[in-house]
Amino acid sequence: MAQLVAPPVERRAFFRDTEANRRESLIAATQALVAEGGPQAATVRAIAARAGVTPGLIRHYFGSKDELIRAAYTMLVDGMTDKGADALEGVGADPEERLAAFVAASLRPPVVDGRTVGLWAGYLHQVQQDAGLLAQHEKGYLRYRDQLQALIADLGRAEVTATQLRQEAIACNAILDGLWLEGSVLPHGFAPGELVRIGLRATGAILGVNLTRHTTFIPELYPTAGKTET
Amino acid sequence: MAQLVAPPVERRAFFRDTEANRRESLIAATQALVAEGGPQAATVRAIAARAGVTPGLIRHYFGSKDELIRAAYTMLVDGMTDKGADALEGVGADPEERLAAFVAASLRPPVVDGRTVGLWAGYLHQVQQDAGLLAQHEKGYLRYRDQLQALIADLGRAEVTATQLRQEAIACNAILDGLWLEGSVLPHGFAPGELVRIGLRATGAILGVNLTRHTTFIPELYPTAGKTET
DNA sequence: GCTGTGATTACACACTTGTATAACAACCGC
DNA sequence: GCGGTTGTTATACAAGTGTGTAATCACAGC
Repeated sequence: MAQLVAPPVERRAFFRDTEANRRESLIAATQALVAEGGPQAATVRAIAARAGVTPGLIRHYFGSKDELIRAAYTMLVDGMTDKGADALEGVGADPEERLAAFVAASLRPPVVDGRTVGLWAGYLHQVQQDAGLLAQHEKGYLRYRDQLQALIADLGRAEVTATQLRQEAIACNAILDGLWLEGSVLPHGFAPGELVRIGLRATGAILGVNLTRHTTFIPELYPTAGKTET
Repeated sequence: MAQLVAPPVERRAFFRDTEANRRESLIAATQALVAEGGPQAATVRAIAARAGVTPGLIRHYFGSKDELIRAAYTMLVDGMTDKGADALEGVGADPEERLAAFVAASLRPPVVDGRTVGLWAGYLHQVQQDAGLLAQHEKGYLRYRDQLQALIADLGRAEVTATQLRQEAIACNAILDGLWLEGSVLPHGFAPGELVRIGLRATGAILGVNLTRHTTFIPELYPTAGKTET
């Protein structure tokens, strides 16, 4: 039998990249897959393909797939809490206005987004079973709530006990979480800007202040005004 | 070589059960597994083992694994909305009291529970991608919110527009969802009964009524009173 | 220019997954 | 009693999973 010539198996182009870039792209690929199809979609092969590398690299940079998952979750938690602080960037010193900006930012894309809530839900089980991840989750949650509580405390209302302040922060945080959840899962269930309006009114009612005056943060109310400042 | 005698492979005990029982136990096993370890833990073999049958049965009663998953989700949605109505069982006719009972029931076990939220999160991706499941989710969500809205409307406050009523229902629902989420994931983060207290106070503030008087529904406040009626 | 050395790829392996199919056991009508 | 029907089990199979290991490539130091 004639000896068959081995077909020229095209080897993937070799490209050397920095460790930071590789880790980042692998984590990004993991996030995208978990957000879209849950943890079951984030296989080593799918992750590698999305990141443009071969599966071996994930074990080279992260000891195992679990470690990559854990790193990705850490990245997610850190990113979500940072968004709260980002919303206060460039906002004036008026306490009510700052609180309104914080609330509004939490009820708009990219926070309110089907992929984000999918990502969050995808990690939930791992969080519940891994003590380390649970600690990270709690830290992130408390940091976010503390930001909110600080804004509430700055309102300068009289006669507010520590317990009351804590409970108000928990309640307002719950409103944001609940609206975030529903708005993300059922995006077409609410009119544009409706979530922000409801959030401002509800938190205002709980705290006894009027936040609905600060509608500057509802871009949907100003469809033509694309620029806030230039 | 001496012929080895085949070891007596013990065949699983044959037990014939009703179709209803089989479907129910298979669904229950699916729920338990999804709640604990996510969809990835709900394999056909694990489900069958949990239900005390062999994997073949799942394909006999449900055409495929996906169909079982879908049936299980339907079961979950129906069960969750029913719990709201159950809470109003045996409560008096006072509108405020009925609303308070509804709120309290939503912020206590078995609704507030790590497994329940895990179950909910486990289905999220399938819900987002399957149009049929998404419709079921929306139906269940709206049914629950409508129950809440009806209770709010019954309060008999003056001058309430339809839009305002809708927004109040969304806001109150969001509070319940948010507290449910946080209380379920971080059970030790809140004192017993604290979620109920916060929920009653916050919804009351939004609606302009005082619900905190109706503390009958906080069993943690009556540690020794194990019986409600006999 | 040569030689390590480490990043990157390719391949192999044992295991699990969902599904298909055949064997088996109990109940039904007659 | 007895064959047929159907619920139930057992086994087989192809595809996909994470992981281990060897081969390859590019670059740095001398």
